[in-house]
Amino acid sequence: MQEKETFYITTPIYYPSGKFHIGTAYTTVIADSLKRYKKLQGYDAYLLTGLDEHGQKIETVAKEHNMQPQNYVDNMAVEAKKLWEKLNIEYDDFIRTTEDRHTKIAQKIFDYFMDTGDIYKGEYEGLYCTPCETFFTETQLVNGKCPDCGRDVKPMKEEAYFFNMKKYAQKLLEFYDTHPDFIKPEYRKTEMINNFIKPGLEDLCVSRTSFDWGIPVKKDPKHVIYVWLDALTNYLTALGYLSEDDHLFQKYWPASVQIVGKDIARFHLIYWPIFLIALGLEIPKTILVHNWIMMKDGKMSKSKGNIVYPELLIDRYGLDATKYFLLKAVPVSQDGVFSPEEFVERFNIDLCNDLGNLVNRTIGMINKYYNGKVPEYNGHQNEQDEEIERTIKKQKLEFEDRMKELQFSNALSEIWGIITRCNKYIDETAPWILAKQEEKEKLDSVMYHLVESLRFVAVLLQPFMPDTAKSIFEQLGVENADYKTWESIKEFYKDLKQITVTKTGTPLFVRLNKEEEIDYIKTNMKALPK
RNA sequence: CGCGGGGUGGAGCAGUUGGCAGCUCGUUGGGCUCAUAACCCAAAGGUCGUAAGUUCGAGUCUUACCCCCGCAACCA
Repeated sequence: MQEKETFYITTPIYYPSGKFHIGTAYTTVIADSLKRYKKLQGYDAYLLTGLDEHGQKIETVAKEHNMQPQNYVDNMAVEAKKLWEKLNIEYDDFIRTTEDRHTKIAQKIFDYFMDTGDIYKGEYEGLYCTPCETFFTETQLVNGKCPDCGRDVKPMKEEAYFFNMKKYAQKLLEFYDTHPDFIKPEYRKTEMINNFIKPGLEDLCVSRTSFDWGIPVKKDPKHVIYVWLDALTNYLTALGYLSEDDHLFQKYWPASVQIVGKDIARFHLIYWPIFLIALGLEIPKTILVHNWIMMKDGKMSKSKGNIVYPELLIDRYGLDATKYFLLKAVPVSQDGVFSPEEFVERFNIDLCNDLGNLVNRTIGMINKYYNGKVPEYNGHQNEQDEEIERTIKKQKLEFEDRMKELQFSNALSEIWGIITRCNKYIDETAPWILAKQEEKEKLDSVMYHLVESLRFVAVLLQPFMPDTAKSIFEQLGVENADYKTWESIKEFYKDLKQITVTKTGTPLFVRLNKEEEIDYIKTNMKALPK
């Protein structure tokens, strides 16, 4: 069998210090959509997600719950998996940084860097809050006091290991220069260079002695490995890098697309490639930095009570509608805004009126005029037939371009370009008149073109809204798996003559009462789960 | 102070290499009846943040300035 080209996608490993909100879901949804898309195109796509389970904050939160850190993160891992199941995320592996397969290798990597001299011992200086046992930077302080307890902080030093970033700054810049696709969107690169690299890269602190919840440094166990060297290496350890069985690593590395939020851009765009250079490994092809879902009144935050949890939307409006909104409303390179008004509007207009209604009216007509049997293709009967075919070909190409740029929102718009065109096509050709005047050939053509167009739509929709796509196929009577493939939309004309549509169309989405639903979402956003 | 992003008809946004200013929603008027009070057409509405410059021609390039958002180093 021919080896498929591989495509390794990662999400960040999320930090489980609280309930996962819609932003986390967003990242994972775009990762999942990308995976399904590449799979549809015939790639061997592999999706990794997981949790970053170490650090002081986890230690603290666990204590608040009267739990051991390990028990706490065990619970959170169950929660995360539940949520991904609910979102129907097709992940291939779920890594937790407390797993042996990770800790052992992270230690090995740390040791290796000690041997090569990239890691050296120094002193970490910071502002320390004794009761909280935490270091802060000046910018983290609130009015010069500890942001957690509000008490005074004092400058303190502790022994720590550092990674020699300076040494690699030049190599990193060269890499940026020679790999224009590494950072998307491009302005993030400029940001990194101007803000961090040009002023002089500082060495990164990679160990701590002030808390215990972490991976011990093997050669110096009073230290635990601090954050990024622990967290970033998950992308390697999950594939079995440096373990007895590294066949996945051999197969999938380097990653094709790593998806991260803008909050952790710096770590993935600077430290991560430097670690890889230092390890002598290949650097991922692309790191996609997406922006945030904002609320009308700014960032989501617990104190504002404006956090939206994905369950709220999924339970009431369905998975596909929720995913549609996420993919559509946040344009990746800019912050998107969530508002109940917009959610309901998109639902009613895009999903019910444009798409759902189109499927419904098409099926209605095939039943009415043909007893459900899709007529055979009989060439172009008029200008509109040619026009609609041109549109579909064009939209599909645009769609591919948008996907290449990882612009999910725009990619969906291209699919909707077909849907809109179909609605217009019906009005232009007025099948009810053709039926009355018994212009059978023309009517045959219109119905054929509609069904075939909808088949295109369903194929393209599969990576993003699999359930909806499935329902469209079912209602159209498309059963043959060959009619659902990427291959099958290379050409417009599939022979549809054996196909019978369903007797009565089932609405894909039922229109919402705008006021009621806006109210519902608002109310339930405030009623925060603990 | 610095850096990045944004400033386009009522709202939300597209505008790649400079060439009559577009899309979605909303508003107004009309059409249609296959369909989920859905769909289609038309109209109104913009001095494209401000000022100057380059050009035959700039939303698109240059310069200065104004406003909003973010970043500013170890915070997942």
